[in-house]
Amino acid sequence: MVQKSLAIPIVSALEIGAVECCPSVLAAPLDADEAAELARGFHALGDPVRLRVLSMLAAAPAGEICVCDLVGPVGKTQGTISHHLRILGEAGLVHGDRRGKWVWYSLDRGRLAALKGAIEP
Amino acid sequence: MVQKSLAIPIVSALEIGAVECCPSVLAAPLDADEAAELARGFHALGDPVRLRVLSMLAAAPAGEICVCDLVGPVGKTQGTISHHLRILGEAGLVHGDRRGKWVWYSLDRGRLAALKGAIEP
DNA sequence: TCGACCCATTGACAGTCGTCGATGTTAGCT
DNA sequence: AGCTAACATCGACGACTGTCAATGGGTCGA
Repeated sequence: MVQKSLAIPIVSALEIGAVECCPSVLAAPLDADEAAELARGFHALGDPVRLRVLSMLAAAPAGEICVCDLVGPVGKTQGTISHHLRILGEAGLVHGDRRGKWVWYSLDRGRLAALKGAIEP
Repeated sequence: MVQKSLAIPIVSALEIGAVECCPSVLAAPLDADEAAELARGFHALGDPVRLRVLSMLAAAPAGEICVCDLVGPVGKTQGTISHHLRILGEAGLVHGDRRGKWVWYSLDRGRLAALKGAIEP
């Protein structure tokens, strides 16, 4: 039994070309920084309200929705929706664009794809 | 008796009869139940310690690691590691198998693929 | 200018989370 | 039996989270 000799490979997949692009959970053991970066993204996905917001953004005809159109269907206060949109924005998953009185939010599919890439072989 | 298999069978997502197998964030607006189910999974991924544990399980030569081999590299207490493994287990992402004094944990790649499928087009 | 609307922010609250040290439980060894 | 190693669980602590009501800040039309 070699329970004390678990050798973690020092060579990381990041050393070849794709530096800092997409650390993967399945490629090699993550260091603390890579894990923290990915955890920020998945943490933003770990709330049902935020997932519903993302799904509504993805299904929106024009690809964007203003806050006032999210409050009713989601069933939360306008302040709460705004709070979740801020968390999604800080995680890079959505982007808000002010046009007149409204702020139109759209989904960042590239950021979502990066998170997807972190948990695929 | 558990055999050490390198190739994990890929479960087809198109199984006949599977009702609402994998709700997708990008397909249509999620209802509250679907969102809560997915949020449980992503919440388990939203912690750096758990991500590091998953990455070490994925990179383990035999596909499994006992708890004592996680404590050192991750840098947390044995109780804390055990706590995170329980959360990962409840999310269906890992599975523990007791053999003698040790409990060997392995990654459930099918569950991980289901979460991946929820955030891909 | 004024008021109505959209959105962000604040303050407060209960609940959850991550962490540790300590203790409990199980299995193998002498 | 007693002892030790591996793992789970408990209790406690500070920190963070989700939520609401209330307020503040822009923007537009009348």
